[in-house]
Amino acid sequence: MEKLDKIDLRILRILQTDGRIQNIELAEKVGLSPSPCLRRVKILEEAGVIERYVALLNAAKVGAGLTVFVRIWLKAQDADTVDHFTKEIRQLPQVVECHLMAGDCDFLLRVVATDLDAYRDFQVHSLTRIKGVQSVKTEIPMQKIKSTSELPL
Amino acid sequence: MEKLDKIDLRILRILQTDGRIQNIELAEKVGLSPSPCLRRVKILEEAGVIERYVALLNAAKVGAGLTVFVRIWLKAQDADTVDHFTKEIRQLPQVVECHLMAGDCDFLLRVVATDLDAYRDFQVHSLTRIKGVQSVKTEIPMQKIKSTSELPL
DNA sequence: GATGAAAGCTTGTCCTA
DNA sequence: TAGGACAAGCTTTCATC
Repeated sequence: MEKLDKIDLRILRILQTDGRIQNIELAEKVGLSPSPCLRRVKILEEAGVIERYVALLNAAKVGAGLTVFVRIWLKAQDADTVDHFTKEIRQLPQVVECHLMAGDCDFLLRVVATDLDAYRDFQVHSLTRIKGVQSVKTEIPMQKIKSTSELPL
Repeated sequence: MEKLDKIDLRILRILQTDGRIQNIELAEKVGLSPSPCLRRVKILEEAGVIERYVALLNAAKVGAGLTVFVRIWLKAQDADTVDHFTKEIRQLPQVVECHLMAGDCDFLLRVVATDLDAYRDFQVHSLTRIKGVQSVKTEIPMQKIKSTSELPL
């Protein structure tokens, strides 16, 4: 993929806010006719600039209203321990984000749950049962100030 | 909105992985004909269970390849200080997530940038210039293990 | 990048269980 | 109360300019 020009960026900005916009309307907004507009979208998709289209749900309304950040320290940092941990984490649907960190802790997770009870259950029965986990520190947000899937362009 | 039944959940699961699936195909997958399927989707949208449809971009390919977590402590925690800070944060497109925290720090942010240089620039020129910011601690992920917009259903 | 045409989808109405 | 059938009107999408 060569460089993104102004029209590509405009297309991406719009698709980031409305992934279901009709091509005909998108074309109008970026100042093209439908064919070349669709051609550009397809190119952006094939180049992997657009990774996927998804519906975003209201977390509270589907029983995932609580977000928790979890810091995790492993007993060791060798490849086996880390690989095993990451493999297990990827299987857990409550873990929506997981990063291997430089510095203080080993991993930083974002976990969703219905409420604190459900989270405690998850921590006791799933998270801390993974082999190699030494300690876990939970951090709880009181208010979500901002959360977006839109990347700056 | 009454309770979500099995078919609703199936619809939501599918739309979370493919927000652009055609109604006709969605209907087939959930075992309905197109009309009642579309009717359910519309109800889910109107009830706010489905909040929006978006395109997810490849962060690296649009110059947002670096994710950074930032902990922030304010000089005070009164309403004015906090409100001013949150208002400013919402304006910054590099901040894709911001939570008011219980406990240690005041805010936890997720920030995207092109590279460390760009992030330093952001921290020096935007973040720490916001009135009321006392200190900032940056945490850098070395590897993204998992990141999804799919909520467990 | 635009035009035009064929194929297929969306979506509303009405009917049925 | 919910699903199914059908049809009109659009969109998508591709070949051609």
